[in-house]
Amino acid sequence: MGAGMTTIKDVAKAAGTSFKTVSRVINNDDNVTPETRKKVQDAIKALGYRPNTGARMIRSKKSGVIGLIADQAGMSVHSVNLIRGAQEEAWAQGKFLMVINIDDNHQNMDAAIDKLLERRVEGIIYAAMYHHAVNPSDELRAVPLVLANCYDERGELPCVVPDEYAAACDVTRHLINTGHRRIAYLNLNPRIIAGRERSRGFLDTIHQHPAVDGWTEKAISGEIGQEVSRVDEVMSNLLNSDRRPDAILCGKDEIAMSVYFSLVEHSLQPGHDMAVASFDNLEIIAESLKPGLSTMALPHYEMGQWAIRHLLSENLEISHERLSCDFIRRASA
Amino acid sequence: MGAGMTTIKDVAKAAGTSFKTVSRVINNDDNVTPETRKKVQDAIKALGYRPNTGARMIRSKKSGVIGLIADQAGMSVHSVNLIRGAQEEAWAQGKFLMVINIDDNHQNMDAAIDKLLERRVEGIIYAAMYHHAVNPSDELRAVPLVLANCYDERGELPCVVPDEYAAACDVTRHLINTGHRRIAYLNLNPRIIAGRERSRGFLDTIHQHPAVDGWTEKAISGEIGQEVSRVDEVMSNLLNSDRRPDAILCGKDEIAMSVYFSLVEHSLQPGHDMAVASFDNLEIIAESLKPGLSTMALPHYEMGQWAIRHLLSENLEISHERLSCDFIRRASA
DNA sequence: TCGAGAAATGACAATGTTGACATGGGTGCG
DNA sequence: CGCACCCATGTCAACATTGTCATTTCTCGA
Repeated sequence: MGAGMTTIKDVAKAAGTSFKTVSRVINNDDNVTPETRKKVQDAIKALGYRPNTGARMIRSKKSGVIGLIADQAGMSVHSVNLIRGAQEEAWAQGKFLMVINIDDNHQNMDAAIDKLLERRVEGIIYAAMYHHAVNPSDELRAVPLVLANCYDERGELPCVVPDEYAAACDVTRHLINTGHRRIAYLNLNPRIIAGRERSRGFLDTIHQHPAVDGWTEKAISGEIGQEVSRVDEVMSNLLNSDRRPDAILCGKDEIAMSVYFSLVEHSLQPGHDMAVASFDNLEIIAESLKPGLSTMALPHYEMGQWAIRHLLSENLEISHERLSCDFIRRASA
Repeated sequence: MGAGMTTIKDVAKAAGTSFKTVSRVINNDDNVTPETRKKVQDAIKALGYRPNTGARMIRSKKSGVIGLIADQAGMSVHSVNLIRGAQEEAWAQGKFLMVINIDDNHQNMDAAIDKLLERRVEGIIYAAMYHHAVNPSDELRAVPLVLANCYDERGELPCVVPDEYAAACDVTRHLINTGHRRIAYLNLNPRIIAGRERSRGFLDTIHQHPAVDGWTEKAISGEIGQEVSRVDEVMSNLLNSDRRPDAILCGKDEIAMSVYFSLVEHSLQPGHDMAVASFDNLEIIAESLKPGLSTMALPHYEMGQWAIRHLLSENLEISHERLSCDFIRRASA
């Protein structure tokens, strides 16, 4: 390697052709005799030749690489699937995904963008850990840019986000359709979009069903990043009141887990004595709980996939795509 | 972009120097007058020039890229930190990490290796999701290779793994030192290394303390990938027997979560009426449980870091590194 | 058998950069 | 004053490949 890496010319010599013919073979050009092709392929295999991507890049002006900038805990449990979706879709389209993680304070952001642009990425996906508004630096716009799990305030960039509102409507409807008439929603911090949209969808759906009583409870207090759970307190109030609900919808799976504990402490069996449903489908929680937690899966994988597709479709329309969420029904509701 | 990407020559023209001088500036070569340097840097900024990595690669024969192959759920919640550790260390050393995920049946493995080698990666890290033996294909050995969270059966490759045995000794010792005398260990599937090593460390430590009674319970049944939890049954037996333990050590955090539920069902308070400790430190579980779960954190981040360092140190010794685990003490033990 | 047209192959320039080496102008020292 | 030397800068080849266009070889119909 290094010094003695075999080149297209070595292969040509071994195969007894011009190096241009070798180039044709590795690029699947039609105009090559089957015998010539065979000879060349044999030589390639014998010498262990691999095309040099760097040289290819210069001539063809295509890097075959797409950059993905994952903000903060982009590698968190919440959004690994976004990266996976992007990676698999890119791979399927013959592209390579380069992932860069940005730390909390975004101090390596500019350096990251520089590195990606130096490598002549054909597009960039900016993926956020949780659904929120962002304001991407102008540097980023040097190549096609798609936002995933976030959107820009000015509405100038294509983006793909989960349809939180519809998800909340769906899960609420499910609780109603399975016979529940008193539903408490344990909301997230309303400062985050998911908090606002989920409670809006919940309440709108409740209001469409006059026979159903539904209300929201503040289950999280404190600032983002400094949040404190109020679930135990809320649950204890709910269970001891004369307005005891028959179903509890949780803003996220961690809340559902606390709810399970509260129920068990009160000798109630989740899913039997009280329906529990939730959002996020963190499998490690949803599948470990007994009974399994029925929860709305966020379309992380699909967002990654969509972002790549949009980028490669060269569709320059600025679309603001909302992807629907899947309800994963287990036994809790 | 594409057609009109500015090159080193454009910069040279704008700065009124030869393009070689521009090359010197972007490579931080000493022999450039401050004024010349300034002129060039201004031109670079004005034109938005970025060096073309492809061209650099050809001449310098260095790609600046390290490949990381993450097996299966390498992107799982368990080992994202390994990737993060590798990424940050690579970044700190001026290298770029390219991550490829291999699917369950490894069918895209060869293609993945090809892609990495075509890009002339300077080394490859093979990272496994869970600690086990692997048998890397010879293709991989074309460049320096380091195994992370796994080891090769033949012992021919450098690797870095968690010191499961020492971790088990440490946590057991902690339980003993905090006054517990009857300790049950709820073991993992003994087919996996963590299962064997953790129970070995537990039992060895117990045997060093004649005053302490300790034993293992089979908490998981079934094959890898098809595992069934026996925790409820085991716990119910333990809590109803006259040999009730005063501390429970769990093979992993998911087991600890089930243990919490069993305790609460029996009106016992985890951490108060019964100590609970565990392995893995899945924060989403360990921090959501009340009280917080005391658990041994696996050195995923450090393994990623070590792998990069070893690769870049050009230390060709085949070391088999065991990294120690950190005990994260919360309130459960 | 010949010629036309298509198919296969080759020669050579071009890509954007760095390495090796050359040049020119200033500085220090005898 | 002249010579040697160093530093700044420049010239040109080399890198591994693809694009363009030219050349050779083959095929088929008259």
